[in-house]
Amino acid sequence: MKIYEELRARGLIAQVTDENEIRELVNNGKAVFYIGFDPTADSLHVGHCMALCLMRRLQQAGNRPVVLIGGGTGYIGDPSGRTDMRAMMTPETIQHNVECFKKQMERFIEFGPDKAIMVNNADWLLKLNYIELLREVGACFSVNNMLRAECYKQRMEKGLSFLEFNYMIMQSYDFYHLYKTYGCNMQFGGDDQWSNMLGGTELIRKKLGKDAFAMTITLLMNSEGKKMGKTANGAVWLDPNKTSPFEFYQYWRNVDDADVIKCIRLLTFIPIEEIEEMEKWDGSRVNELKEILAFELTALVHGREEAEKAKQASRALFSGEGDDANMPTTEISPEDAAAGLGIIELMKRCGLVTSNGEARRLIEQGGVTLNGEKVTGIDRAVTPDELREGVKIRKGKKVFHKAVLK
RNA sequence: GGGAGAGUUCCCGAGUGGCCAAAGGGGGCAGACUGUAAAUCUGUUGUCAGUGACUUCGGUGGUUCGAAUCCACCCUCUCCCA
Repeated sequence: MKIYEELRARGLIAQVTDENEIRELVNNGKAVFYIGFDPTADSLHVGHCMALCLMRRLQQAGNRPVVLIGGGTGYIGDPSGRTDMRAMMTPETIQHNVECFKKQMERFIEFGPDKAIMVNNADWLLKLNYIELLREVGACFSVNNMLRAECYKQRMEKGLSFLEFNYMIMQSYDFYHLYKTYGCNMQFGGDDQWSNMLGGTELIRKKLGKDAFAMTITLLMNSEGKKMGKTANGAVWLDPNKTSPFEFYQYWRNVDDADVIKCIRLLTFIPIEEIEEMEKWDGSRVNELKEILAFELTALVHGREEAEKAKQASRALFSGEGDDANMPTTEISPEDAAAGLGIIELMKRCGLVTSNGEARRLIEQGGVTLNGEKVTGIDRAVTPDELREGVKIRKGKKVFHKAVLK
């Protein structure tokens, strides 16, 4: 099976401009494709996983990825799928974020001469001269058409600033620029980027009379139609300091039944034949599937070793009170422990609760366990001796934490 | 530039000068039931001490014994006209 067919079979492809041409390019390793990333945070999150996996797949098939950092467009903010304006960022934070991105991407794709390259559109966008730009590309855009685009329609109700309205033009200009500079003939992006991407192919056709192509990736949605990768604590990050491998593993271990196979297809590198086989598995084995999904993804992002640890920790916790080696841990200083630490204070120190009231409530509702024993009163205190051994705190069903003496 | 309206807690959204830490819904958290799933039911959801205190209703001042509520100015947003 060729790469394009594989992408189809996995359900990664949402929309394409010209299926035959794209198949031809991609299958023969002749595509130079770019994907844009907004440097709005200092880490990528699982929402980016699809794009990362896609780049990896295509690079393996001999195509050349171009990672475009939206350092310049970051000054504008994409209005697609947004109800409010983005905050603008300083050049320093953007630079910092870019460096973080690159490190994480290196797990997925290989950078280097003739390999993947990374570019920042600030390098050309910031130099643009307004009048020149208007004359050069402004003439190629029809406001009538732009207003018809779905992403702007939504904003017509709430109001859309001229600044944001120009985002599409900037993104189109990027594609045009990359086409001229690197021979980039294809753009990939989230399905919400479709109209912005078409802007680019149109511009290239009008300015250069050449064909370029666009393809959108399915958005990672759960069965309820919500974007995946968000938890109560915010996004699920790829940076192990922001989301630990264990938490990362647990996120995938806990996906809805209905979404497991879909996620395996979209995000893992398990051969498609095997996945089809899995689909036939008995419903009672759904937990096995979740384990596979969680393991594969954790291995991809954090490495096989970390994935193995997370898996062991997870198994141990949920099938008994065993292994606690990989549990998130908080160290308590001897001075603080000396007089004995109240359970409420301890939970606060461990970041399990944000206020005394919350801790009190949890305990009253019977949601807290200490070393496997239910905590029955708020006056339960932990002695220095207990801390020396390490105490395991369990909040609700799934949140585990360990506290030890420093 | 002219006119009208809006800003309430994580979100949406009620709110009579004192009975407002503020209805209702959503979301979150916990309990029961389960399979570390979904659905359902129950409890809970500003902070600190627990029958009390403190901080909150865009901002700053003011009126009042007392302000989310009234007044002034400012900020932001939406709508209509130009």
